[in-house]
Amino acid sequence: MDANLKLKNRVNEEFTEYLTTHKHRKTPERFAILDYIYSTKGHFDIDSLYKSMVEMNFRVSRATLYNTIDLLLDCGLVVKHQFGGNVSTYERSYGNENHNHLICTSCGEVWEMKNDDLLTPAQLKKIRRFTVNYYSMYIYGVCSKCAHAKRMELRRLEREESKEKVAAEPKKRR
Amino acid sequence: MDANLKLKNRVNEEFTEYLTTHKHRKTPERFAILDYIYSTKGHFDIDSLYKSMVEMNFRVSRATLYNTIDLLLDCGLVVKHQFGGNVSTYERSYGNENHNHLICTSCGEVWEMKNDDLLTPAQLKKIRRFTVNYYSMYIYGVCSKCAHAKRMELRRLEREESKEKVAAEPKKRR
DNA sequence: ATGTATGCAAACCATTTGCAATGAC
DNA sequence: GTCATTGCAAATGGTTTGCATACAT
Repeated sequence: MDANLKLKNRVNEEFTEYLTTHKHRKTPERFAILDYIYSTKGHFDIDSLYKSMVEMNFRVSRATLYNTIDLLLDCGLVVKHQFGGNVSTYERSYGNENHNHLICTSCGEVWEMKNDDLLTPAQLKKIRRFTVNYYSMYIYGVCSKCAHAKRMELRRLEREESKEKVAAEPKKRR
Repeated sequence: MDANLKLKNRVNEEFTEYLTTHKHRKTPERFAILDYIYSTKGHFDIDSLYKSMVEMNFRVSRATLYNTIDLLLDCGLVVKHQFGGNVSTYERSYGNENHNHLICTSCGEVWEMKNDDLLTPAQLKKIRRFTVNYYSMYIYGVCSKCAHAKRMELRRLEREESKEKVAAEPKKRR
């Protein structure tokens, strides 16, 4: 993964610069966390990040993870999502195209869908009093699996109802 | 507000139908909550809804609010947002156009921005294995107020740095 | 009459906070 | 040496859960 190494170097530099200008210390923890985040694509939450780092024998506390993530959010190297449920999920954002999220409101699953040209640069510039870092489209709906489960449930309810009717008015039926 | 009354009737009917087909009971609490939600536009969270209902002398428990909101989410009369922070915010969705959210990652404030034609119906149909109920664009960035605050902070840091340099190398300056 | 829905209080759990110890500067 | 940062453990607070009571069916 030569490309990924290059990417890591870039974000490392960016983070270093950010820490310097903001007078924050360059601790090994901070760079290790950045490295872990940019070792995977896709979404992660604090708990999974914590566990995977511990598993790889890097000791960090959750508190430090939260602190560092805050810095990474502030300098735009990570974005935060809250799709539902109570867990925040995060995603590295450097070198990631904007994309859409399909969120099933029934099971909470999230899918990604590429779509480069939702907003043109011209449209983004038109937004006044606001500096855009990142955008993504959240599309709420029901996935095919849950839709199927719901149909089954509805059918079950209907079946029960007709049974009740039969039981309630048996005389009419003869 | 004649139009609003009409809207309320519509959503009332929809909710009634939903409750009936799903064999849920039509309790006064549920309809009162729906009514409160459709009495205001814009975002709300459970706590503010709770307080406003109590203030208007309608006693509900938070538990019931959460339960009812779940039903309303399920039947698509309400959508849930999590912009950051730990509070879920909700929004009535019937008769609401899809719109964009500008989210300041610094102060957490959210603005709305109308944009009717982000996705065409044709584009939405192209999404396979997924039934779209609602979508909205989340645009993350920094609002002008926070941007200003950040600039000030950076300037302060720079000032301090130059002071330190002067203090550290006074001989060079003479 | 039956069992779902409510209200209350306790439990839960992701996130935040306080503080002593560490280590970047 | 100084003070920001870390790690731990306790606190916080939005949300969920358990259970006795109320009430829609």
